Amino acid sequence: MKTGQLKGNLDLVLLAVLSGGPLHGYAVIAGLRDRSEGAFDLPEGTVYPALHKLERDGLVRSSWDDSGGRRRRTYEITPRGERALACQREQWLTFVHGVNSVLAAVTP
Amino acid sequence: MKTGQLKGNLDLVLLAVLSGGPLHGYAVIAGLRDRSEGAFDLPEGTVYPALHKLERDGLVRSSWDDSGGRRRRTYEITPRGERALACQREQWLTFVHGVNSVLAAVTP
DNA sequence: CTTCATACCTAGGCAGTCTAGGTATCAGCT
DNA sequence: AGCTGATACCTAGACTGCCTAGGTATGAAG
Repeated sequence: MKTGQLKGNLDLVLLAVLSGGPLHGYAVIAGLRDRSEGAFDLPEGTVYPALHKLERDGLVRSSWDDSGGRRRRTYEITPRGERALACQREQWLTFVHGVNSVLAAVTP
Repeated sequence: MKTGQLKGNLDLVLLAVLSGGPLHGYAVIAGLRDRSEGAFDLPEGTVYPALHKLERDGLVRSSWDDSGGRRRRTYEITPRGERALACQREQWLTFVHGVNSVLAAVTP
């Protein structure tokens, strides 16, 4: 890295985006770009495998929608995913606090 | 991760600790543990190679101190390191802002 | 004189992300 | 009708950053 843009917080932001309601994969990427004000523009090769892993872990579930010719896979956060999100959010806040504490002594 | 505790911000926190004044390697680890309020307790196998890389990149310089029988290597941040610190600090703040924006919509 | 803390080091492994390639549909342009 | 770009999905393998696990050696404390 630059451990990639997300530095180990990919699951957190994906779950956060999905907590706003079900989205298909491509829309997750767009949603993340919008909600981060352009800061996070992730390649598909990052997001799709991550979503698959979240599904394997039971944090999201997906369903295929083939109506309209173009196939889409819609992802939805599970109750387990909601709990994981809350937990990872706490860890994120702790982490930020830790780094900021270290940075606090740096000449402002 | 948990790609380790530092999620790609190891250089940043090391430079931050060293910006407070020269320290030898082991003291860097202790300083980081203290200043992060215990949040970051890094193994030596993480810190030493990272310090070596920072030196290769010219962001810190080191000097050996063999007085007293026990050899110590003291690290000091360079002007280039100070600039890198300022830059990485900005990037850190941007990153935090990005994640927080994404998290903002999550049920508080 | 053994044990623990200090103090340094490296090789190799593991995990998370990205690169680079692939398929297919649909809208707009010429 | 054919081309181009956006949409929409996918995977294998590379890259990179941190950690594990091992090593050496000194000094202080019991």
